[in-house]
Amino acid sequence: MDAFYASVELRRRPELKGQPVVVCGSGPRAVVTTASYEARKLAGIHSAMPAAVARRRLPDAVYLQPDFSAYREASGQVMAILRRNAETVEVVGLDEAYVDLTGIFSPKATMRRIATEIREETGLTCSIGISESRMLAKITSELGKPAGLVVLSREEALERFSAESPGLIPGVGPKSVAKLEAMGIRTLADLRAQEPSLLERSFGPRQGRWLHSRANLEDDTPIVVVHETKSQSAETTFDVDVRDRAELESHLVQLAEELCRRLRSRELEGRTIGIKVRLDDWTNVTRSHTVEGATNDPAVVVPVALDLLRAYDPQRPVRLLGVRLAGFDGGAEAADDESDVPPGGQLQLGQAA
DNA sequence: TCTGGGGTCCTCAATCCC
DNA sequence: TCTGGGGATTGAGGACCC
Repeated sequence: MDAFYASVELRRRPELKGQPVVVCGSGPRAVVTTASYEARKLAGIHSAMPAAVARRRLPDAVYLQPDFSAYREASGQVMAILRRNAETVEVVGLDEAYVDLTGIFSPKATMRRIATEIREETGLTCSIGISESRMLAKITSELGKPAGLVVLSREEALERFSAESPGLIPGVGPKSVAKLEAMGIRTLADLRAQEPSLLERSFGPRQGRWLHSRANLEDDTPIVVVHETKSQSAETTFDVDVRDRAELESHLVQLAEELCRRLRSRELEGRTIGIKVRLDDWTNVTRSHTVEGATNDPAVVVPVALDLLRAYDPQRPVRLLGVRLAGFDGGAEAADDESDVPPGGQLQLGQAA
């Protein structure tokens, strides 16, 4: 979906159309969640940018607090349209999905029709990439933003992207790009030309092979319909770093209770209880403990979380505190339906994002 | 005026069991 | 009894994504 949260906001405030809109929190440490295309063009505002920087660059933009229940609802509308038009739809987050188009007579016409239905029924626009794999569909969908539909074969992509940074590949982030650059590898063509053994030495056998196949734009990741929840967490960044033990503990209790409430509403119970602490110098520390039986009971989770925090005993001011539960009894929520996974071989995929 | 919140997956080490 | 090779599980840390 294109600038999804901002677009949902514009849908209910049409008078803001044409103005730069930035969706972000209001605290001193908030970051930008979504910027409308106007805000992006005018001042280079993008998601994950500190909201304070955005406000400095573009004081006259419209700043809105995120309203996730509205975004969840809009997302549900869009995904329902995808599902009624296609057998195999994998939803990734609120604003992104993959559609398996294997065996569909005219993928392009099908996706064009779906995009039209989304626009007419929700007032929102999406960008679509159609290619031979999940990864290529995703990269291709970026080319059409906003509201475009692009079809690209692997052959065409190899040629078109050979001078691009390896960071173009989803899964290759800033750390990997820097490491590759230090090795003299600056483009996908450079990466493709590497001996797999060299990449395996630097990145480990698995990651090395993965990098090499991705450099050749190869990907056979299947589209899976059901995503099983593996963990759930609640965390908060304080407006001002906290040193006081009692204050930390009281925040931790609240977070644990909030997490348990959400877990109960989804009927999820986990065995591994963990805490996360981010210090003022940005170091992250996690501690966890696995209990005998699965739980979502605050009477169990809260004492374990408190014990973990006391045992760690942070020696610096704390910036962020979080609680996590994992190790759910497999199946309670989402019985994984393997039968919907398409057969291997050449996949034809569309991505609406 | 630095840098959110909710996730997934991977690696590595330690430990336990077969 | 000694030794070693797997798996599985746990725990910590880190990269990455939306």
